[in-house]
Amino acid sequence: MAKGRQNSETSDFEAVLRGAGLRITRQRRVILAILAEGGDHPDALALFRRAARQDPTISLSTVYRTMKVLEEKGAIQRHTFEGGPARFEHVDSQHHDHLIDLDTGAVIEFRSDRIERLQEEIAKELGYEIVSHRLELYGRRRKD
Amino acid sequence: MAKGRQNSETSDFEAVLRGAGLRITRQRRVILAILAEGGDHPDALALFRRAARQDPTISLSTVYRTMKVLEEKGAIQRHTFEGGPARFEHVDSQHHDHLIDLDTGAVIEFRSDRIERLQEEIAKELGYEIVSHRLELYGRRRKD
DNA sequence: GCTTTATTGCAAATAATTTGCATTTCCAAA
DNA sequence: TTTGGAAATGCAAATTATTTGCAATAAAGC
Repeated sequence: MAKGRQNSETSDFEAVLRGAGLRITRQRRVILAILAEGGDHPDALALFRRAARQDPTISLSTVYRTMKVLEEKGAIQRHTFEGGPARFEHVDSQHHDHLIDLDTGAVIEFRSDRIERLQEEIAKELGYEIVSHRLELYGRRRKD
Repeated sequence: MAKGRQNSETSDFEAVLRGAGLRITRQRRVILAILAEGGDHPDALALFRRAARQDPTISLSTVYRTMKVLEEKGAIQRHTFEGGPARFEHVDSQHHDHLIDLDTGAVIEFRSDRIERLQEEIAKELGYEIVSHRLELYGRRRKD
């Protein structure tokens, strides 16, 4: 594990932007702060609504544009779970996969080195090099 | 490899439809025949174009509607790979996952019982019951 | 402070998919 | 084998998620 803290500061994001020669605007700061809190995986609209509470001038386009930039810079990840809009997540911890609660929509993170390794093996056998991958489990709480 | 037949007949589909009290129309027959050939994972538009060659009266809506019905009946699977429209696949063989060639868009099927088992374990640990899941590897051919 | 250029908001455009409705067609029963 | 009623179709318009053009605004280095 390379990172000791569970949720990094907005300044991490700012560093990313600065490093890419991009500007740190008022609206970006607001959006980034929300993402930096972490904890959940909001979609663009949710992000927009939360941001609007802090800065009513913000627009949905800006949210989308900011997500695109941050994704390109590798600072966030975009997930498109089944049958829904894209949802975004701050990338600070190590890679993980997701279990989506079908009843609540909640996203639970997990990680399995064994699965990671198996994936590599499989790709290799097929003559491929993995660029990215996604593993999503959709399920419901077992009430037994 | 655990697959016995490589492509089932259209009549399998017809059985599904009949069994559900649904009608077998000219356009459905055409669409189903295309899917039954198997071999690839066409999206709605591709399906529509191929179908239109055999029956020019067919409409894109009908393709979408047919996909929805068949999906509900469990006769096909809908995949939404990263950044693209949904693609459909005839369900005749056993479950498998997908490796998407990022350069060609080709879809390679694979399956790993070990991964399947690990997924179950993980869900159980988290207190969940898996309803469905998806595992997709995105990669490029290794040219070493 | 001033200037340059990235960024913004807004509205309009796109892409994928769904839906309302009038019309056609399937198919089971007569 | 005709027929009646429900299911399915085609078309166009509606939705949903996201992107884009453009004129106005605002960061940031000087």
